[in-house]
Amino acid sequence: MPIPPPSPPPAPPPIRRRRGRPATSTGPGRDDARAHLLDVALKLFSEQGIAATPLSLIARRARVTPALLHYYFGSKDKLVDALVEERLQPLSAALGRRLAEAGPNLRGALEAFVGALLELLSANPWFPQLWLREVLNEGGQLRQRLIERVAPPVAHRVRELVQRAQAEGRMNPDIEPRLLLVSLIGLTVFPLAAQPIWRAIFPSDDLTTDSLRRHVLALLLRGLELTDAH
Amino acid sequence: MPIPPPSPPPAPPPIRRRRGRPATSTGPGRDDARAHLLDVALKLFSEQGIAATPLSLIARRARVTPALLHYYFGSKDKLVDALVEERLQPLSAALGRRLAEAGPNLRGALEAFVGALLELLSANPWFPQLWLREVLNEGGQLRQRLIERVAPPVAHRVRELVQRAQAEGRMNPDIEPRLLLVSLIGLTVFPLAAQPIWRAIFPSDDLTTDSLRRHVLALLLRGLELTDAH
DNA sequence: AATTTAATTGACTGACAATTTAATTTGCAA
DNA sequence: TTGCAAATTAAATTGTCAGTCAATTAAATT
Repeated sequence: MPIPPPSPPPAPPPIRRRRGRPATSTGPGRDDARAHLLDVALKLFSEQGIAATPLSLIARRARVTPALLHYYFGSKDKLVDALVEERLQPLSAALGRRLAEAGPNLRGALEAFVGALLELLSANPWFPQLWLREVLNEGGQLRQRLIERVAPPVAHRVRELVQRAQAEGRMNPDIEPRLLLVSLIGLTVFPLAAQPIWRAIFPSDDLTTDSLRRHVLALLLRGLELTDAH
Repeated sequence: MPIPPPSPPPAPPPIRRRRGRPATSTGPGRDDARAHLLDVALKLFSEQGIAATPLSLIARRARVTPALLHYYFGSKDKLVDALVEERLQPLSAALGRRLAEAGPNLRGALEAFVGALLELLSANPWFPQLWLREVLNEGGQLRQRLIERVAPPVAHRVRELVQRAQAEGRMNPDIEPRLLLVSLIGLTVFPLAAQPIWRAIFPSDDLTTDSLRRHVLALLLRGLELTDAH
């Protein structure tokens, strides 16, 4: 028996608006149509993937016609460009800066960074999904920029910090300096993107972003602290 | 200047084969057409995503017509089913067995499990990409199957193991039992999927899957072992 | 040999998505 | 007030994709 399709967001009833420029009403969301379209697109893209989201769906959700999307953005590709440029990049860049600021006190820096990261991500719930998809996607818009601009300084900074700490005997020497950043992301961005899944498997309310923060910091700072059974 | 689109896999020139059942040639790949189609589909799906890969592309790559895909699989959905059934399930079943074998010695079990996981993943490089792409997003074809079948037993087993170990004082009590599996995946599957990225940033050969294994185990078993600067 | 079964393509269909064009309506500046 | 620019839709266009079907060729079976 085929698995019932996980019913994609139900389409709101089609609305009728008269042709032509609408009277300037001060209804909510009506003030900046373009920004509103970006919001709606961002939400749907992160939920269903870019390719799987037709412009017509975005349009319906925003109570406009697909033609308006073309009026504002020119094409679907350019809509994605605009999203990356105007929504993803700033956050991604902010994150990079946060890491680059890491002071000499590694423990404090780590706590601050993980905290800030998780805060930022849960304030922008669409970010992890879209970021992962765009970055991991061979043809992804963000990927190029990440590889060329954002990641290298951060990655090298982290490597240096780890190397120095190891040289001074202040850090587990088995940690691979070049891999710590990847681990950091895998322990934060990835779990947030996967949140709907583990929420479905452990349906309880007490599994918050804060649990995740404590868990990740515990893992990083002390590991599992395994002791063999007596 | 816009980044040049990292040209998606170039389409091989369309081939001409006579209509009708072909003479049995012993050319490579010609022996089991069905299996070959599965291979090609798997590769493309993991590179571009399932929704973004038209049957016509799979067909062109395999030097056949789309109609043949329907002949063998009936529909695109059923092609995905076949892939899951015949390629993914065996892998995850093998992993599940590995976990089930986990003896009372948690440290050894963890080492064995992470080792087996990484080995499996790097022997099947398409897995991490495909898994992330299709599992992580709402409309993903594999997501339902994972949530309903594969994940729950494993997730609950891991939670139990952690809880028991914590109750007996054999494990860091700050670890959240329900989140350890997610962390485990974030530390293994994600880095492998992101491999092309960190390879681009640290272009050296000595960063192997084995480095990753040691790094991950170090992190899990002992954490960073940070000491503040004196 | 004759007949059935398997494998394969070419041509076709229906749905739907992206994009274009031509109205239409309103705001605003001269 | 008149006229141009902005914002919006309706309708048409074009393209692509999944899926169907009949025709064709070769293999297997009788």
